[in-house]
Amino acid sequence: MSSDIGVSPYTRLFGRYLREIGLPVTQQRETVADVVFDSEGHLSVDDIEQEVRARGARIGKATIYRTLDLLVRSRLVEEHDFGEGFKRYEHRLSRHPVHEHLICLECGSVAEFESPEVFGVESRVKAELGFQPVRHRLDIYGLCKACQDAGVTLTPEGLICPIETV
Amino acid sequence: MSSDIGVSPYTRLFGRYLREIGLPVTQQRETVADVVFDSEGHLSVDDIEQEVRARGARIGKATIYRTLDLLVRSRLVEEHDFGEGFKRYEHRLSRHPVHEHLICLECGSVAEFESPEVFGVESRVKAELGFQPVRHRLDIYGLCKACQDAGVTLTPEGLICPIETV
DNA sequence: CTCAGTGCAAACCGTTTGCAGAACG
DNA sequence: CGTTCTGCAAACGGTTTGCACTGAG
Repeated sequence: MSSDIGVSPYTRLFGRYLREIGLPVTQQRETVADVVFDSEGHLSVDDIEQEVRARGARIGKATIYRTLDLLVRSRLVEEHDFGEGFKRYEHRLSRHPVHEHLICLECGSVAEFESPEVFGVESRVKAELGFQPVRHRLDIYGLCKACQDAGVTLTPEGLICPIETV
Repeated sequence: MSSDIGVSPYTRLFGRYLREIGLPVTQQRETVADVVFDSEGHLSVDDIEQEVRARGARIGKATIYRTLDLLVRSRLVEEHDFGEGFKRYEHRLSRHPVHEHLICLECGSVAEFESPEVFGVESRVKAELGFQPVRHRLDIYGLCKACQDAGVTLTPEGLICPIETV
């Protein structure tokens, strides 16, 4: 069926993409898309499954994975791996479609920022190294403001100055 | 036993680290370390296991994983995830201990380059956002020179201009 | 009716862990 | 000699896949 009533404009965009490539626009696909587009965060599959449930739907994990794959292929959604052992998903339709990430090593929070500098880096590697950039990822790991204010300090592990061979 | 004969200077540095934290310097640990330090590439665990075999040793995967964990903790080795479904390891004792990566979407090759610009970005997020950077990762995905010369072009998939709601 | 989508459960695969036996110090 | 490591194999956990069933047109 898919009444399209209540689905976000972004989800309609996704529906357009599906029709474009000849795939059915199903209720499950619209629900998953809605959940992703309604959130401004970086969602894990579990987050998505939970929110789907909260909305009264019951969609299998396999379908969620398959739908996320379609969303990523449509380029409406980006897949991230912050080294947690699972992926996170974020739609690209916010005010800042291309942005970088600040990941707190203490609390795991993820903040976003824009870095025009990186585009300079991209044109430099193209000019100097002949590498043709398509997309990039800049993740900065460290301590967020809140954790610093809470007095957290990171204990440096490992060799202090590894760059010297005795 | 561990004769230390033939082990690279970097491996001796690793041995020093192990003793520092009160852990035994075993033959297996030295062999794994040697393999990693002898390579300038980005090695998968399979790569390492294969090279260990090629050197006539037979070390279980579990031990390789456990040793890599120690190497990473010592900060002599860095762990990377280029989205291939497994990790890669690279020692930090080359001429350019901190560098970024260019990953070819066609052939999967990984090249390195230095980006002083990123340090400017780090101090900017610190000054403007109060985020205290510890380390970063800048990966640029695209087409390497060789693949471009071979005539490869990436077929853009998905919606051309997703940033507009119908 | 037909065909793709869905859900379940099993498979997958890189990585981790438990444990008996071997090695280090 | 006690402690830690090693190797094997089983466990783990996120993700993918096979397949019978359901639903849309």
